[in-house]
Amino acid sequence: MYAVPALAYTNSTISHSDQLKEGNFDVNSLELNEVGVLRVLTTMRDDPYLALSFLKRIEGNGASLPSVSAYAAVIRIVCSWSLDEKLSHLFVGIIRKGDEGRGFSVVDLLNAVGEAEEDEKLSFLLRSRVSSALVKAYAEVEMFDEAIDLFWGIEQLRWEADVGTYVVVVQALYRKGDSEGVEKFLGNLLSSETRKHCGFYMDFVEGLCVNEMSLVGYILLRPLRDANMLVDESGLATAYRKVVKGLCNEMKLEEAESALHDMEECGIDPDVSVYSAVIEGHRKNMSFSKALRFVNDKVAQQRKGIESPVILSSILQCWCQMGKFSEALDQVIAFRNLNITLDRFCYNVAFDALIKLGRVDEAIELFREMTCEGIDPDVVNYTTLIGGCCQQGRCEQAIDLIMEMESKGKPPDIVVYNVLAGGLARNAENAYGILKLMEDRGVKPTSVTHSMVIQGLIVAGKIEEAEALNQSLEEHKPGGHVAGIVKGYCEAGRLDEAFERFIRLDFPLPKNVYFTLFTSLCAAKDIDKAQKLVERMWELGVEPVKSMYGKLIGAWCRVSDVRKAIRFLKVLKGREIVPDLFTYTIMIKTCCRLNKLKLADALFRDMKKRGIKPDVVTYTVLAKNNPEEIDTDMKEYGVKPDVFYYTTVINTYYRLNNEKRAHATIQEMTRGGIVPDVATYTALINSYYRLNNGKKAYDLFREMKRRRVCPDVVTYTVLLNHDPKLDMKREMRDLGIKRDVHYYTVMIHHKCKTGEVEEAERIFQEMKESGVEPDGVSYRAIIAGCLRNGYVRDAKRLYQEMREKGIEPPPTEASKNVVLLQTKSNTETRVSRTKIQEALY
DNA sequence: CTAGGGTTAG
Repeated sequence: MYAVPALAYTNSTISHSDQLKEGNFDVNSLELNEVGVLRVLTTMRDDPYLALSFLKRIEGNGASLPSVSAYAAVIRIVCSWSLDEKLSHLFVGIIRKGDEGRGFSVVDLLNAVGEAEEDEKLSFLLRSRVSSALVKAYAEVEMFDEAIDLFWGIEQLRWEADVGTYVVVVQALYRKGDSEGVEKFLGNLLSSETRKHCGFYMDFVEGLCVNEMSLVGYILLRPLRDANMLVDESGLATAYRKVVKGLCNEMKLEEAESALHDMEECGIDPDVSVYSAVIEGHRKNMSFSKALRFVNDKVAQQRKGIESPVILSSILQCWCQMGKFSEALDQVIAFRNLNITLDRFCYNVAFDALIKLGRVDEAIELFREMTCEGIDPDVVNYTTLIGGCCQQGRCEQAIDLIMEMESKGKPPDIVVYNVLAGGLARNAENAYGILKLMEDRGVKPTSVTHSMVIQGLIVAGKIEEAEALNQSLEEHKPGGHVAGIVKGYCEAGRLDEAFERFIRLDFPLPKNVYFTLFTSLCAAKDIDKAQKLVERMWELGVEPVKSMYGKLIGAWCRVSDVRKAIRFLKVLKGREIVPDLFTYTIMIKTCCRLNKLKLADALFRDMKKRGIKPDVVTYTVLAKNNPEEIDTDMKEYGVKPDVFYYTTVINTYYRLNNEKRAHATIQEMTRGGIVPDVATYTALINSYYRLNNGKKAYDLFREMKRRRVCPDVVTYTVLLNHDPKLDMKREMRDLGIKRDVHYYTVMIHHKCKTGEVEEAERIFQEMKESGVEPDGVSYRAIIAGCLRNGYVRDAKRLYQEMREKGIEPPPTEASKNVVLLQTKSNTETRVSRTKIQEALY
């Protein structure tokens, strides 16, 4: 017997609810048995919401559960109204109860639903729809096996599932990592017996793409195309575009480019949005050169659409993000010369580039030109310029521009005002005038405005003023704008003060403040404080951004303090925080670098134990020690080697004088279709030189050029090191290859060896003048050269210079033995060994 | 919030 309490029925407009309220059935006082329930449900045939609500009431009652027939009745009602989502939702509830909780099995329920319909056609539809909903429900509660099994059952019974169900099932297989299952599924979908119509496949591909399975979509495209199942060109084109864009969204850029290539081969023109997706994908990945190379390739192929302003602004952004502002501007000029129309987005990037180069006037000039070309500047264009003027200390121009906005009937918005107010403050100009102006114009300053002004004041060094403003605001909002103060100190490079201000606080700040301070501390190598910051965040109950843990450990590793890194790792363990792949890899790399091989191995085992799968990068780091063992392990783990990995392994074998294995590895790499790149060739060239086979080395150098592998500065360093007679100067200049510290050091070393110390010193000077910072090794080279040849005074001067810069030469075997001291003394002054020792160390 | 890998100099 059911005792049904009042129906809380609110959101229906259907007449049954009124009937109910008016007392045709007074459920309050009615005690219903199963037959009663079914009878009531029968009357609710036209009101699925009411039926659902009624069922819920019975479920909630708890005295006795609804019967299988009651569920079946409700399901039939909901189904007949095509409320597929409601149906799935209902099933989710049913599944979650479990067999015991509900007193019948799901199969019982399905049978009960199906049996009630006598009409064969209707029964078929009903069963199809219900099973589809159930599959989706299983997938939603992550009971993938059940979802998949049921689906195959449906297929066997020839019931028809909708597209959504197909998508859900692939997703289930995909998430289980069952690639065979996916394959079988797709095969089945394409087989002639179960072939679907074109619209189905289109919807299916789209469903895959929006559910982050574009790769599956891609795999499906070829057979669909070959079997001509997407009817016409336009269907295929649409499907291809969706797949490429989907792959870009999922950051699978290689696959996206490959799919793009396929579609072009089929003679389908990708549209601008497709190109744009690829380029933006690369840009988001910070692969700027890939983005630009892609554009160049397409331009070379004379692809249409690539000159659209949307693409152009991406290109410009790439240059700017690489810090190459002049190149961005060159690009703008090139576009304009080609009469390519730019839009206000492109211009905006150009303004930004000019400003970053300090060329504010030209930015404003370009802005005028843009206006003359009929492009109406928007508020973002103005914001860029106004912010830029402030950034370069040109406050009057910033104010002029905001006035111009007003006079042109483009009222500045809160963002522009904020940028201006903050900008004025950081230039020690009066920002309060702007706050007043804002009030007058009816734009109310917000806490962002105040924070920006406070931050600006701190940057300008007006600490007291900033504190006073903060105080006055604190009355309204406790804690006020310390965020601005801390960020201001960070920006001003006054990290100690930033840290002091932060550590006193007993309330949390917005996360971006922590992040700014944390990043600044790490960059300044004040890692102890960075760690304290993380610990303070924990104390305040603020969850640090996940990447902060890895960054902190990375920072410890960079200064070679493995002990502190390990200690922090233990703290993380105590908090049950599992370090990620990056963190483990950087730790292992550092241990290998410091020759703590046991520790490296322990970390490697620990990561595997804790469920972090090593990838090819991890194996590359480890391969430097025992390539043989690592290679086996890697292959057992199913990790595929790449060029980086092979280069390391080959080089390691050569270093260990194991030519046989080195050659075997080269062969394996070639067989695997992995093409050697500059680094691989350079390593090989170096190895041959070391084996005293200069001819083979040089042959390889020519081979790499023939194969269009462009040598880089490292390659030339190797050549110079082993064969100083070769004059590669011109070749390097033609290729635009700049010398770096390594290259200069080799030059210096060579000159020292031949006794041309003055020439060596000149080169050292030239290096500094060309903006290449000498490091410990280069200082040691020049100092040793001076000493060996008797230029003691120069040696001392250089030594002092090095120490003043806080540079220390890294330890080497040679430094331990102080080989230099054994060389003969000088002609200029007689110096004792101790003095030389003093001078050097 | 852009964190991890290969080749070179002592």
